[in-house]
Amino acid sequence: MSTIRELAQSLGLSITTVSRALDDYTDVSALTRARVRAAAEASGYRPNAAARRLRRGQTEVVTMVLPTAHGRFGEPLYIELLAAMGPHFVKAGYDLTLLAAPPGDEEIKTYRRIVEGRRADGIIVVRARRDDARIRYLLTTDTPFVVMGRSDVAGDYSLLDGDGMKAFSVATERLLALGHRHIVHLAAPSAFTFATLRRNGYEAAMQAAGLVPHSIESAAETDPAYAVSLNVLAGAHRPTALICATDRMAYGVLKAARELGLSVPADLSVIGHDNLPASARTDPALTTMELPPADTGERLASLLLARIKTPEATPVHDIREVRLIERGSTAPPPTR
Amino acid sequence: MSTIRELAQSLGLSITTVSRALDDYTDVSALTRARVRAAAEASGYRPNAAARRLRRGQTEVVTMVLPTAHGRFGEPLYIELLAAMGPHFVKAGYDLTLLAAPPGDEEIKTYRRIVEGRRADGIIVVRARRDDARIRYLLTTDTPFVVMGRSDVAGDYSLLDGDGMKAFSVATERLLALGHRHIVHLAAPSAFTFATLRRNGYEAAMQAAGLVPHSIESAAETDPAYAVSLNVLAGAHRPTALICATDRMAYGVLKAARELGLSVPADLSVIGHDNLPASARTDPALTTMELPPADTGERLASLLLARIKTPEATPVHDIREVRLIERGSTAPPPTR
DNA sequence: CGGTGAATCCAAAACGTTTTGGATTTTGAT
DNA sequence: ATCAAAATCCAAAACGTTTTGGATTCACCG
Repeated sequence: MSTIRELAQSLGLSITTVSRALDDYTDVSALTRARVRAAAEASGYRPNAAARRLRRGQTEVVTMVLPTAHGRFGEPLYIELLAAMGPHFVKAGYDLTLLAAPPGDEEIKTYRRIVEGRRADGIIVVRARRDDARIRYLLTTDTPFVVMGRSDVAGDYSLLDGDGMKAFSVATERLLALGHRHIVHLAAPSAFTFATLRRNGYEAAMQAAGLVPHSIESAAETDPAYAVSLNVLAGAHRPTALICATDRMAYGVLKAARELGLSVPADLSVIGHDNLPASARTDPALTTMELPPADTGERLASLLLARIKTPEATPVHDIREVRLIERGSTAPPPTR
Repeated sequence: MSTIRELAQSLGLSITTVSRALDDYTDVSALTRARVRAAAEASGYRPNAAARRLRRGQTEVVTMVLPTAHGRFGEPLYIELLAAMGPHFVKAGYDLTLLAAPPGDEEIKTYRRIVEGRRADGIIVVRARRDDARIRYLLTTDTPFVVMGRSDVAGDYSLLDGDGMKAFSVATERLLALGHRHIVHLAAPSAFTFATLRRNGYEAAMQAAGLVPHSIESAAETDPAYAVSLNVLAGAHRPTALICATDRMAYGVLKAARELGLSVPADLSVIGHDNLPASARTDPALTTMELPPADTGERLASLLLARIKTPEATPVHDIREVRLIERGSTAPPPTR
């Protein structure tokens, strides 16, 4: 009993009526609606997805393309996001398809395949870049999409991002409240939008406290941050706290401190950002910040669904509050 | 120029010929094939996915359902797997859709929705359970699927799993080679298939060395393992090495050792399994084992594609070698 | 009793492909 | 020049649904 035709036949009804009964049209009597419902349930009938998609002209699919940079796949954040978004899309009748593509030509081809093959009603773009070819391309099409992160590309689209600026202000203020005065910021390359925002947040808080900010740029990975912080910590005028643009950079700092015989947090406080799973396991556990994935996923889903439903509505920019998670790597500065 | 009809019209050809030209039938002359190709390329034509799926009677979709137990989503392994499988499915013309469901009724409903709505040509079942309702259900349908992990459910299906038994034998032998004699195994609950296999591997290696194995069962999480290992390590006859069924359990051991003032690896060697991202960041970095995700993903994809293509072929059970990753938590035992 | 409106139902078209089963033309051999 | 085979092409059917535009029946009112 797998097609609507068979179901209709077994009930002595027309295909039309069965279809409309299942779709709650006022067109069909309560009695027949009930009969159809029961029969459908009993026989396990479900409309063939391909047929309904063809007829309706929509795919009931949304897609997210994972950027898989240099073999390094898994920002674990993404799977949390996926898991969080999943139920919301299912409830709205959408399937979530997942593609992976390395940044570059291949990536744009992937987006073209989705758009031109009408393979999705909406797209989720993650880890926005300052000059983002994906966003530029999507703006030339009429495919609804939402962006996670901030980009310099202008245009009408919805986006969601953490308020990195405020988060780094708050974290800096927290260090100030603990008594720190000599706080250095380990910044990510300014090619990333988030890097500039976080840096601004830190510097604003320092200036507000009448202190002169000191930011040092490094690649946003463990090893470069390790090398840079080795210098900073071995120097004459050693800071009592280091606030890092990302957790991975903080790992580098932790390593450098250990190597120099500095105790964290007694001699040096360290803060990161992202709350990677590993950050709960470092020694000491890392104080960090995060955009709560469950909320974020839900919000991302609802932003996209809104874009799909009413494309003419003005897009929203949702800058969300970032949570500070205080763990073992922060404490008052050493008394000299 | 978005439908094949328009494309055909613009070329003065029939729909049939255009379709066949694009599909490399020998039916159409090299010249027209080239013309069609060029025109399709120029106009960015792609066949409407829904229409071709309807006509072909296949969805060109495979699905993986993430088990999201108690709010805890992200075994990071899954995103690595997804990223690794992605390109292989795309190359074969399949989209990968992702669903998330908590184990239980909801989970089976999700599977029914996929199967009855003909939403996928194949399904990937991950984290097999001993008595696995998903596998039992799928066996009653004719939907191709592959399983990751081992189950007690009998039947004809392909599966892929790490050779946990051999891995734990090898790891135990490694500890023996380092000079350890008093090695204890922290086992996961025997309700998990993998737990029994790993335990058997450990015990076999011990017996082969003429030693009496000592396994202690604990829930497969950090806190329970912490509590149990606190006892073991504080006891009179302290082992010199602890080999844990999972990394998370090993974290508990590390915590207990730190608390008792034991130095790892000088006083105690610790081994885990899974190679979670956090395991590279613990202090010391954890010696562990893993099923390489890139290979695994590729293999999983090809197993499923084989099932889809030739369902009548006998399914394969692929038990893959697990890699031992030696890091800082293992060393020779203390000399007394 | 005729007519009107509401309540139910349904036949047929349409969505955009792929595939079946020829039809037509060209080629090559005799 | 003729015929068979090969090379090209194409009209129409089919996939399973939703939707359009009525058709039919029934109750009710004047």
